[in-house]
Parts: sequence; structure tokens; C-alpha cells
Amino acid sequence: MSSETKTVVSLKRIKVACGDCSLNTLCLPLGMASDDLGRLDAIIERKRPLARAEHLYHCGERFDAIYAVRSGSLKTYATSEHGEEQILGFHLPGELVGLDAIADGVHPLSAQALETTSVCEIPFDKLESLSVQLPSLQRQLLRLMSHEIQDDQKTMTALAQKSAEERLAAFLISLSTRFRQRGFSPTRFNLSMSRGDIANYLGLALETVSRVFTRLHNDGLLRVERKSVELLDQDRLYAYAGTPCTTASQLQNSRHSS
Amino acid sequence: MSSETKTVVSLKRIKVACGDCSLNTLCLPLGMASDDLGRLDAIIERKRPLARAEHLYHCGERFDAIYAVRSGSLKTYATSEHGEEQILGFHLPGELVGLDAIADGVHPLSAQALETTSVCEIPFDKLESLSVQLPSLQRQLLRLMSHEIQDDQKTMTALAQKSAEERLAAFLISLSTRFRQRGFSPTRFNLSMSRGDIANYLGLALETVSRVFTRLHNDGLLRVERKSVELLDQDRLYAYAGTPCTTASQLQNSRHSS
DNA sequence: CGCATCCTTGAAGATGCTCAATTTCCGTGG
DNA sequence: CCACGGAAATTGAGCATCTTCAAGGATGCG
Repeated sequence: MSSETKTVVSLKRIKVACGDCSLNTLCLPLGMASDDLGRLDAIIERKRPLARAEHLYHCGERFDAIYAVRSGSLKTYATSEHGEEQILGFHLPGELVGLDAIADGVHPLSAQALETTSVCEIPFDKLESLSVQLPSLQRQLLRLMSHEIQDDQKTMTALAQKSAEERLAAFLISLSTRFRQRGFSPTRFNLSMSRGDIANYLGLALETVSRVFTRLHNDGLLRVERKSVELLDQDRLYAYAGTPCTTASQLQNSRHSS
Repeated sequence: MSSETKTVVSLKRIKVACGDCSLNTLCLPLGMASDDLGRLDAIIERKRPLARAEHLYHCGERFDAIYAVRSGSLKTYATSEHGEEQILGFHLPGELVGLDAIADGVHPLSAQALETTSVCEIPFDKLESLSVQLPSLQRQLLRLMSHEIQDDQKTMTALAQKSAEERLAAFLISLSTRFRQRGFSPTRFNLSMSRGDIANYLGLALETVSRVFTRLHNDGLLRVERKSVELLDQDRLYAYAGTPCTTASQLQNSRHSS
């Protein structure tokens, strides 16, 4: 039962079992016993990679699966009646997309690859029946959905009360944190999305994002050159962002005006 | 087995069984068989009503239950390190609050009553074990969480790309729609939140909200006097809002620039 | 009846947007 | 390999929307 053999087979089929996937501490498998993992594995389909700009699904299409990003990255966006797009999320390896479609059985957003990207397809009907059998799977699914709600709440807060500088700083911190969790450098990374995408997501004009990048660069907070970013002063960047985004840390000191 | 008797008993105990609750087509019970409903009922605790400004929970507190609003209304808000609050949602009867706390077991937000408000408390550990036994309950829980993600996405879109007029119009339409679903008038209702709350939620200054109300009033779109609102021209209000908020309707015509 | 809170209205000022020109980059084809 | 063309990014100047500051009016509760 050499894991060597397994790996070879996996690569051949463009398949990596959840148990062997480096993302299984972030993704759906978190907290599952290894025998249960096999049952999850069995319902997951690994699809051929998407090319840059290719769509995973379009809004309006019927929902029948959620997807976990395996490598690369995606953006999800809504399209208004006038054809303007609104980007609502960027998705890195280990993150799920499509959870917003469970409610109506129809995708409210489109999902598009920002670079060559591979995903795991998880048919929702099977996931649903499996998770009544595997409480740990149900729990992790609920956790991940709850986490997405939290993320959206942070984005809403940024949009509602932060300045352009603060929004961009918070965005970079969010990326940095997520890269760290995935074993990548939290200080040096590449932006897979364009300035326009960042601007759209942050509710700013493209030119503003460009200017703020330059300003942060000149202030010595980061080195940015085209897609490549290096964060030079995390502490000061956090200060810029207004609120530290390290999740639960600031939630402890709860003070309220009743 | 008169339902009369049941009702009397219920009122006496300040208890209305889910099966008798007018909100059961919106709330967690949706889609459940009546024998299953009893099991859900059994784990739910009806608490004494909250007075205006009273908190249901504070951010930072341990999470052990989600809540369904039975009557009245709540706001949920985050508190930044500097003590500024950011309102992230207003919650009407039939809506769940606390779903964002599942991920970490700690409430990331505080929940406060906007008026006299009663809620059903649903202990999460019991809900979790029950929903592995009742697939229809699991399904509805997932649906409601998915729906919350969708709502947040709409709010993010409004914050990112709408003007002050459009945001307020969209906000009123959202309230109108939700009141209709609950059997209240969609055209005449009372705002349980202050101008300041609305402004905070919409990412605007209090004064801006006040001015926009006056402008919409003068344009003949609505009649507003203090807390009381009457929508006079829904169609034109929709036009103001930029995007119709009638959920899935505009999602059909999916056009995309690949 | 009076105080406190909430709301309204006005004027000045700032942040970020639009329009426009230029530069840089990258892929394509010669 | 280099040249070319288009897309993406940068930079500047003027302008609009919304915010801030300030004062005044309405409402409701003691």
C-alpha cells in the first residue's frame, strides 16, 4: 500500500484523493475520519483544468454542484441588467464556490478562472445525502458556509466605512493571510486579478487603485510591480487597514454602547 | 385535540408551536413533515421578549444557539477597535440570526432589539444532531444560510456601485418585499430603525439619508414622516434602485463577457 | 412644560470619479 | 529575435457626490 503508487495513479488520472491533498485542513475534509474521507472522495469528480478566462459556471444556470478550488484562482461576479459586472469574491485553493446557489437551485453569480485553475466538483445531491450520514461532514459544511457569511460581513464593513487606502490595505492583508494558511509566502505573492478587478471588488475606480498602490509603495509599505507584490511592513499595513483582519482576535475585547 | 386548547396553552406559556406559527413557511420549519416538526419544536426554547435596545447577544460571547425572530426586529452589528459600530443586518420575523457564529463558536457580531422583540432560541448542538436525523431540516438550514450569503452579496453590490439614492431605494424595496412575504403591507410600514442606523448600514452619512428621503418624497416616490413610510410608486422606485431586487427574476437573462 | 433625542436643512470642504494622455507590458507574427 | 499592436497600468486635471460641521426644528417622554 505504498503511497508512492497511489500518487502516481493519482497524477495519471489528474486525481488527488482528499486524504493526500495538502488543502484538506482548510477544505471540506477538515475534521473527518479517514474512512469517512473515502466516502467523500467517492462522490467528488476532478475535472480538467480551466484555462484563464474560462467560466466554471454562468449565472442563471442550474445549480447541481459546489466546487472546491484545487489550484489557481477564480473570481465570482454578478451581472446587472445593464451588463456591468460586480465582483463578489476571489477564491484561492481550498475555498468553496457555489454555496450561494443552494437556496434557489440556480447560480446567482458567474465564476471565472483568473489563471489556469483546477477544481473538484462536488455534486450537491450526493453531498447532502452523505452529510446526513457523516455528522463531521455536515458540521464542516456548515462551518464553511458560516465562514463565508463572516467574510462577506467583513467586506461589507470595509465597503461601508473604509477609505480607499484602508480598503486596499485590508484586501492585501486578506490575501496575505490566506496565502499563509495555504503554505505560500504571506509577504511575496502574485496578484492573479487585474487592477480593474481589484477596483471593482473594492468599489473603487481603477485609477484610484493604481494611485493607492503607488502611494503605499512610496510610503515604503510595499513593493509592487505589475502583478507582483511584496509586503514590507505588515504592522504599518495593518494600521492602514483600520481594523486588523486576523479574524477572532479583536472580537475578544467586546465593548458596546447598549 | 382542539387546536383551540393548544393555542390557549401556547399563549399562556408564551409559546407558539412551530406548526401553529404563521412564519413556518419562511423559517426553519419550511418543508418539514408535521411529525418531524414536533421534534424540532422540542428543542426550541421561547424566551421572554426583549425590550427595545436590549441585546440578544454580544460579540465575543460564546455561541451556543441560533435565534429565529418571532416578532419585532433586531439589528446585528460589529464593533471596531475604535468603538465605531457597523450594522450588518436588520432582521424581521422569520429570519435567523447567529449563523455567522457557527464557524468559530464565538459571536462575531452583537444583536440588539430595535423594538420589543421575541425570539425562538435554537440550541445549536441539538439542531446539529437533529438535522442529521431529519434531512428536510438539514436542507432548510443549508438553504437559509445560502440565502443569507445571497443577501450579503446584494448588499455588497449596493455598497460597491450604487449612489446614495439607489442604496436607499434598494433598501426600501428590500424591506417592502420582506414585509409582503410576512403578510404585512408592502407599501405602508414603519421603520423600526433610526436614520442613523439606516445610514450606518448603507455606508452613508446620517444627513445624506435624511436628504435623500426628502428628495424621494418631493419627487412623489414616497410619503415619509418620521418612522412611517408609504411607497407611492413602486415602479419608479425600482428604477431608482438600479437593479430590481426581486431575487431570481433578473438572474434568468444571463449575459456574459467571457 | 421642559429637556433630550432624533431629524432636518444649509454651506463649505474633501475624497474619489471621470476624462484624457502616456507609458509599460506582453503576446503575436513577421 | 525583434517589431508591432493591443491591452493594462500609470499619471494628471477638473469635477461631482457625499461628508463634515453647524444650527435650527420637531417629537416624545419625564
